[in-house]
Amino acid sequence: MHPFRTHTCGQLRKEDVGQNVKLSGWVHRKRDHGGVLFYDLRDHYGITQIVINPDKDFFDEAEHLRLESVVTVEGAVVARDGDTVNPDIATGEIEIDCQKFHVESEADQLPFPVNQELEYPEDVRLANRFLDLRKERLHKNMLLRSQVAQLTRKHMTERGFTEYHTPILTSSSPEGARDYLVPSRVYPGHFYALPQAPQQFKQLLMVSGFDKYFQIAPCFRDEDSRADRSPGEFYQIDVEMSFVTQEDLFHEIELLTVRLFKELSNKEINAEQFPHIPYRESMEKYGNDKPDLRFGLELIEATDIFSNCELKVFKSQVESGGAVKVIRAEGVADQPRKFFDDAEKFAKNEGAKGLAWIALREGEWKGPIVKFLSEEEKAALAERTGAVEGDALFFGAGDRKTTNELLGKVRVYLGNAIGLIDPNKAHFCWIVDFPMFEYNEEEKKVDFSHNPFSMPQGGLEALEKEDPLNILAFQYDLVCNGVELSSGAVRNHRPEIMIKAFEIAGYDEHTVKSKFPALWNAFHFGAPPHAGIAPGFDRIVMLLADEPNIREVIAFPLNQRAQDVMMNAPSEVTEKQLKELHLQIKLPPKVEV
RNA sequence: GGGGCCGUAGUUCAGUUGGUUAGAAUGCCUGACUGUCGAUCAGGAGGUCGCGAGUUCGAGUCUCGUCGGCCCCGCCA
Repeated sequence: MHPFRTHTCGQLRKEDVGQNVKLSGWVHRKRDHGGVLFYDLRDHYGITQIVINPDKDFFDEAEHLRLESVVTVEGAVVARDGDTVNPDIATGEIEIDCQKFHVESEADQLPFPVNQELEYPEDVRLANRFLDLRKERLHKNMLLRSQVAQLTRKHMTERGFTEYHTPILTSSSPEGARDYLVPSRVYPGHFYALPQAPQQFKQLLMVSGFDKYFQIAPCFRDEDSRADRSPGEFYQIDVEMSFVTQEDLFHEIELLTVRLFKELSNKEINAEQFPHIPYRESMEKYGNDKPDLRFGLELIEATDIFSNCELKVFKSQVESGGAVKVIRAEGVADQPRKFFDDAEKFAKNEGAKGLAWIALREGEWKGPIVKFLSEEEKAALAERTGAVEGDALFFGAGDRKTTNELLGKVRVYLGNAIGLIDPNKAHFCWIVDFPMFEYNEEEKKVDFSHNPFSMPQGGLEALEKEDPLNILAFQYDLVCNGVELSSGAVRNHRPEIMIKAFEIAGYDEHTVKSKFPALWNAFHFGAPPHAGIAPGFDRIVMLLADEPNIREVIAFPLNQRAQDVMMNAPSEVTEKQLKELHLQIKLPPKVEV
């Protein structure tokens, strides 16, 4: 017989009754009746009940063994009687009559229980990640993560893509986030950088003639974390294709995304071909470039309605070139006053001066600003918004950009507060037509708004003739449920267009050559038109798993301050290591108290 | 770098206008119990109320500072 097991803890059924079996696993739970002791023995595959009778010489040891100890048991598979069957577990019709019992590894007192899904402080969880990962929630998330990777590889390969590896030790990139640097021993004072993304390598692979690239690629960025942004490192499903249009690429990504969500979740998808929303429309309708399309509450233009309004805050904004926007929330007019006060509190917390509102209730328009509105304005509002008895309107007024962004946040707040957000939906869209350039207020100059490698719409001609701030790029984002899943672009593979684009952003030809020498050179020897995208792998798993925080789908994440409290990283290194790397540590001066 | 919220038993939390010996649940330890499946029952241990200073006759509670955690802004081509 195998020293550890003949079966797993999730395997045995009624048909196995009578067999002598051996199981190994963790003591998940104990029920001690003095005269009989039940163990729930758990492994990766499931839970099986072990029955230990007091005539056994190991009874006392088994009775006092702590939960989460690892044991090996041997005995006969026995059928359970009618009312002792446990329908909640797959092995609930049988149990093991334990004849032999061996403790493989004893557990100390646990920092938190493994057999229940309660909330525990994250620092304690992270310091004991190996225990946390035993729990059902994280264990399931890791399996799901593996399935996402597996299905992605299967699907992409079936679609004719090839997976490549690109370097981890590479050069520091001149744009973007801060790099993680790795000192060179051989070249004193020189550093490698960990890639922020394999951006240039995948484009070079296209120039190398490989046509369809993908990689589940590790990316490293030294930036502060967010709930949906892992500090330090994360993975992207990196994709690049030659001789394709933006639409061709969208089609490929739609196929992959729809398959992942259909096979690995029960979520209702809005469409197999995702709607396209131009960037500017998204900003006007949703107040951001990552709209949650699971609910309405769009921002409605009302600036023109209030051009001559008695309400000074509205009128003055209109006169100074600002905007008034309104959100119609259906059926909330009879919410208590607190609902409206809380919404205003939220808006103020986000930097608004206030949040005007009107409730259409009992045949009247009610709310603090109603008395300033004329009958014509009310009529225009009713027509524009479609508001009827029972609805409420929320107003934002001010500088157009700020107002859109603020009401965008109010929109999501209201969606949550009213309960319009269905977690069982996955609603996707493409945000397209991002501006190529934007005005940098701080430096008083025109800058690239996204990726400098994007192809401007209209090509060289547009760059030469149009106002840079009106030029759009073949730059797009994939958005799901208010989460930016991915960013991509049709690349600029024409050196002369690159030069012109960089010139507009204030860089000369020399800068382009010296900043991106590899791409610059490569594009002079026959470069195919190509386009790509890089969906965030961890974020997809997050959405599929319904997890609010990206750390819940990463086996060993860094904490918010980019530390690994379990492995003690980052940590100091020895003098010898520093010397070999020609490094000297100069700590920042301590702040005097 | 900035803002918000939070720090009370191993853990999750309660703790009144500042007032006697800081509570509950769960976990832990001991004991009882032959059919449970979050077993049950009885008993016990477990706290520098994050840390420091201040106000006060008296601080878990009020004030200031500080440290830590999470969330957000900045940042993320």
